[in-house]
Amino acid sequence: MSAEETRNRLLDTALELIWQSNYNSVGVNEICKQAGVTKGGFYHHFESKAHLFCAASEHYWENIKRDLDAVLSPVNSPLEQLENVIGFIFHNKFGSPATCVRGSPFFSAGLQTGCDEPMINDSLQKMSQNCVKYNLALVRSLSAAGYLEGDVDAERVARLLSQYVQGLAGFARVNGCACLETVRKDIGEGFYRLLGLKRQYWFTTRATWQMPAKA
Amino acid sequence: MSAEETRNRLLDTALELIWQSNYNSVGVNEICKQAGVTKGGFYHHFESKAHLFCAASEHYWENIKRDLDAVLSPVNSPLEQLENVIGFIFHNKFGSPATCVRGSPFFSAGLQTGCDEPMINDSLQKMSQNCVKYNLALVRSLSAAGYLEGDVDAERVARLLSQYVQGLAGFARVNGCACLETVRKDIGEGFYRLLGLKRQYWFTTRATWQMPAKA
DNA sequence: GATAATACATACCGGTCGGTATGTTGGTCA
DNA sequence: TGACCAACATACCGACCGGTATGTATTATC
Repeated sequence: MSAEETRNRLLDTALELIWQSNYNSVGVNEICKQAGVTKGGFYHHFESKAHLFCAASEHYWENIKRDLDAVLSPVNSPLEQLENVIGFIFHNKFGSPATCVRGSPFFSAGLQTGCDEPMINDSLQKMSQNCVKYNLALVRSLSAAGYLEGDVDAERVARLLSQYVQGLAGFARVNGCACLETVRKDIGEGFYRLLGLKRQYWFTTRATWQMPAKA
Repeated sequence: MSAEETRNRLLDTALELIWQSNYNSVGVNEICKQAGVTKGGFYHHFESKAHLFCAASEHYWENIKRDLDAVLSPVNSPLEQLENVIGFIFHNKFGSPATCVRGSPFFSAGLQTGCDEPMINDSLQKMSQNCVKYNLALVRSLSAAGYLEGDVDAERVARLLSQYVQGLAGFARVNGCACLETVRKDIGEGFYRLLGLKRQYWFTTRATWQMPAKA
């Protein structure tokens, strides 16, 4: 196993475990065991658990970013972009019902760490701002095409969307897998309402986002 | 100090500390120290840390409940109810900027505990359902009075509001005190949009919720 | 083929955590 | 007034956690 591969396995494993549980209760030992790496290997690649988390976040964001760029590509109409984003958010990489909302690890970690670890907080804040930025692009795209009601403070609406998605992650987790189908439908209506999408465009495109094949 | 008082001090202290930080990183020792109670006292009143948290949640909810009942009292018009709820949610009991959203301890704990502690999860799920129930009352009240656009699936909208509030808590915490004023305004617009409140009623009442005097 | 740096592996450490065992005290009631 | 019990206080435990010290293969460099 190459050094690069070892590092990536640690990143992926950490994210998966934290996704399924949470930052605090996932220990370094557990990450190592699951990744098939020893503690020496771990601390060879990462200064600390916090450093690993930050690296994993950025690693994960790079993936998300690529997909979002594809979703928001100008080849898609604004309505398709919207539907794809909704589908994308719901997409559940790890198959765990309690974590159906993409980005859940960031959102949960934000509430977990509190004010304890400034390093992680900074990292999460950056992620949060990144999410808002992409939402902003979506809002502007829809607004410019005249799909939205009334005046639109695009920055605010983008923030509202981010806040809503964060809440979804928590809600879905607390309420367990029983609410999965419900939440799936909630996302759509939540987005439509927060955006102020004109009623005639609700549920019109039915695009369903597909995870692009990995390189 | 009476037994009842000791118990209440533990409940209040636990909630405050967890509110400011989070469930995992607040230890029993810290709670005891802050409350001026020894560990013996703690385990005399509570079986475990998890039991304390659940009791504290219920204790806290009883307070919230009283206030919400007042806010949603029929003596207030539906629009006043709405504005009061918005003000109520933002109200910051402990003065910590990162936790301006009332209910934050529940929301954060929900993401913290993951699937580890079923007991806490159950408690949080109940809280979540309670919140939805109160939102439902608000939605119905507004809907019946004709303030909302289009068809209203009241249950869904109530859920959307709960999800949004949960997200706000996380967003505010991650983004720190710098975003406090912004978030304050976001709440209002988020509620208006999720409810589908008719535009002519936006920002009309300007009611500001006041914490009722304690008995 | 010698040297050195990389990439781990193993064993271990100090500290903290939730929880417990046991001692003490003040009020209650017979 | 003495038995009794709730309501604590103190001391302590084993488990676990993040992190480190040190040893050992493997690979690159000259």
